[in-house]
Amino acid sequence: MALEHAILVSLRERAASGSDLTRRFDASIGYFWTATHQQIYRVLGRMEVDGWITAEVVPQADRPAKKVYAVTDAGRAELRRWIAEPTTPDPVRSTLGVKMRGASYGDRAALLDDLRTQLDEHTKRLSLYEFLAARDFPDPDVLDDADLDIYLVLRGGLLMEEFWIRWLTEYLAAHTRTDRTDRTDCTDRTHAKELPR
Amino acid sequence: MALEHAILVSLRERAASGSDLTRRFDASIGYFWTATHQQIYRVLGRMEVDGWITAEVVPQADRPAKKVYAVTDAGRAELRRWIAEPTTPDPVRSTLGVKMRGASYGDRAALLDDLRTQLDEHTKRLSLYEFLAARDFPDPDVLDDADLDIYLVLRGGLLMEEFWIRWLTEYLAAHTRTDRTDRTDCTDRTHAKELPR
DNA sequence: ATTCTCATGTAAGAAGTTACATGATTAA
DNA sequence: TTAATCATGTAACTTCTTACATGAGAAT
Repeated sequence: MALEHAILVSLRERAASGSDLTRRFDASIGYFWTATHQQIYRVLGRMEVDGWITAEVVPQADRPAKKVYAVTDAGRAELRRWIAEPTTPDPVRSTLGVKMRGASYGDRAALLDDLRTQLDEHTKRLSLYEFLAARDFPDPDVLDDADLDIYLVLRGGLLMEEFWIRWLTEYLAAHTRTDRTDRTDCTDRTHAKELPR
Repeated sequence: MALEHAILVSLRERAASGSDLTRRFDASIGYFWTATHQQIYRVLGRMEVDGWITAEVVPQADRPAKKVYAVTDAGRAELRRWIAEPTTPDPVRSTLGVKMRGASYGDRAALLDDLRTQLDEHTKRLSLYEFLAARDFPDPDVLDDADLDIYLVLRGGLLMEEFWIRWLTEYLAAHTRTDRTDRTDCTDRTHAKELPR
């Protein structure tokens, strides 16, 4: 489980409350890890029990008090241990991949509409990341290591959006070429032979 | 949940047993969805109860008997319904992203070694996908819709590997340029100001 | 007074992971 | 006869998701 460790990284960058972290997971951390506030509060509780973080209640002028968490020595040691550990690949889960592959067994036109919507979202998100990169990292060559890492992970988010745009564009193009619009659809292959794939 | 639907797609392509499906999820379906045999058997049981699939016991010459599953009309209807449904984005979970961002708080040299191993894996996997594409789809323009979809999802796996190779290469290059090897490391930013990121 | 947002949670259930179990057939 | 492999599962546990809950202050 890496949510604990994503939180440790974020808290080492700067101490934060549960709702601060929730906002970060909706923004920059969200390029590579998503989590809801429910998950975050539960894990924060467990991490405090385990002694990886400590809480300090901070009253605020015009708002309810916050519990601001900071990483303990034990938490730092755990983060260090985890980063050095060999990484096993994350499981792949692409709903759109499943739908693309199964399109013959459903309403292809509806799927293509959906894919166009997704393409639009990814295009907007790419623009946002490009804007953020230009605004916050105008000169990547002069960054110290910690800021360079933040920049390079933003670059990862950006490259990921480019991947989606490429894939969706290629799929849409292949299925909207006029010379193939009336090929047979919805073929039943239940008893077909296994192909060497 | 999309595992049910990934199984429906696979069974519509060709009827299969639990272990057949396990092999498919280790191979082509694995480009975009992973599942273990334990998950698959449990979900198959549920799908049979729900009437989406039916099982037929098939004795084999030199092996224990198989239970071969096929999709029912109800299963086809469900798959059709699900494909037309608007897709919500899959949650993003990149362990390597977390580690890259947190590298300053651990052993960067160990992480870079890990990343080189990952890069190697992705490079091999890209080669495999390129081989499969060339062998099984020498002429993509003449495919019918169902085969075109299989090809385009393989293309997606291929583009995904290219994404990983780009990201990892960029990260490794940025952190192995000799003119920045002795910048400060392991900066404590616990009390730093929030940046507009 | 009531509504709204903020900050913090709880509870129930679905899904996924890890470890172990069973019967059959085949190979040594 | 013992070990190995194949096909099919169970059980226990962890994690994630979805829906709901509470109290404090702010706005109307």
